[in-house]
Amino acid sequence: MVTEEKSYKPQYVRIWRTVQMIPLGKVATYGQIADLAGLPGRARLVGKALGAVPKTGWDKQPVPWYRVINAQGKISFPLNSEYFLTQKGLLQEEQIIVIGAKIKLSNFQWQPDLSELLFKLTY
DNA sequence: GCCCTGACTCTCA
DNA sequence: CTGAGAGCCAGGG
Repeated sequence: MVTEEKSYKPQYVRIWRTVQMIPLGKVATYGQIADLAGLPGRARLVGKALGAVPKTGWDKQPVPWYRVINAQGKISFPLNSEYFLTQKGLLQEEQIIVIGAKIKLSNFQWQPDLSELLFKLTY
């Protein structure tokens, strides 16, 4: 099925796959992705993996890195930095409300469906 | 191997 | 709500 996936770090691949499951208009936290990817306690690794997504696109599917924010419900880039503004813009395009750097997790956090997870995450 | 650096998180003040 | 401190762990030098 997927051909050149092996050259990437398996942990990164798991993280990317998990991030691809975040539905449009929703966000997830780094810790949440780490847990779902089977890497509990490694939120920082998630940040690293997202920074390492091949720009050309991986697996011919986009990895919506911008849907991942920190546990405080905020964008993790310095306020008004280039990446910050890019991320904020992309989120707003999906009707996600961002005030300053903050997003209301109670409204926009992804709540994965258990049966969907079991079906897709076959490690 | 040791040391330092994070797109992190939790706890406590 | 904000900030400091400690714990965290993969990567890179």
